[in-house]
Amino acid sequence: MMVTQTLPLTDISADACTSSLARAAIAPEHAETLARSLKALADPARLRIISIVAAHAAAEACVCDLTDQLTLSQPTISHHLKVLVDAGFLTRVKRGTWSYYSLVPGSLNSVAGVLAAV
Amino acid sequence: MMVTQTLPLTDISADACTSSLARAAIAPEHAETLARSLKALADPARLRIISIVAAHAAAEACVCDLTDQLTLSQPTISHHLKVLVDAGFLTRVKRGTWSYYSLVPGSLNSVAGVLAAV
DNA sequence: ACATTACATCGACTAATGTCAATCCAAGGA
DNA sequence: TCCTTGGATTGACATTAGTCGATGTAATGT
Repeated sequence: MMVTQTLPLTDISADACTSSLARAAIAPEHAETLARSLKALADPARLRIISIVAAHAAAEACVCDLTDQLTLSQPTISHHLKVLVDAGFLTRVKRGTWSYYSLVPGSLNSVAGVLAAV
Repeated sequence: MMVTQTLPLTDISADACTSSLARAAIAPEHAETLARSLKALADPARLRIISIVAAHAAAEACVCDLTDQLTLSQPTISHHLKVLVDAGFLTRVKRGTWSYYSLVPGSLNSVAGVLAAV
């Protein structure tokens, strides 16, 4: 495991229950953090990547699985993967020559949780 | 009521139940649509706007309420409001000189619904 | 040792986005 | 009628983000 996680998701899941977007005016820093997570998700290619990874058996996929299905260059896909890892939605494990990506279990839900609760 | 809604949320809420991000590989156009909605949310100022509007009594707020709390120019706030209206998260009603914004009831939940369900 | 394969990183380019000052456009009130 | 006030639009600008070709790097096979 070599996760490059600087990131917000831990914070989010921590605060998620206390403040749902609609209940009370959100704190500015909280807005900043949530926006960063949403921005990581707000791209068609990255949504498809997440979806493909999640739908894969064992919820794990290598880059080659993605280059097959997405009509994007390999560097571009690598870039999107990095964004998702940095944002805490995916983790990378390297076995042999291959890199396998998988979903971080509660990550999507914690974002969904903040959004919902209206 | 003069909503400028070109937008996606109706589609999303329609498809929301059938395809959750993690169940099966998402359709490319669906990814595009969802990304547009997420992009509208993925900004700290806009998240705060939504939060302020939602927390307001009667879930309605005029622009002046926002210029007070956000340290942004009035044109910038107007811009963000337009983005949120176009994306289907807010509606605008004009009474006299004032514009009142309010949350579109299921809009946040439908996005949250697609994200969750892992 | 060399070639190959799988992926990451770099550099450059273009397109999109957030921001503000200036302007415009109602709607009321003097 | 004119002035003022609340907001929307416009135009310009700086920053960010998505994309790719070229290159780098580590592991595997011959």
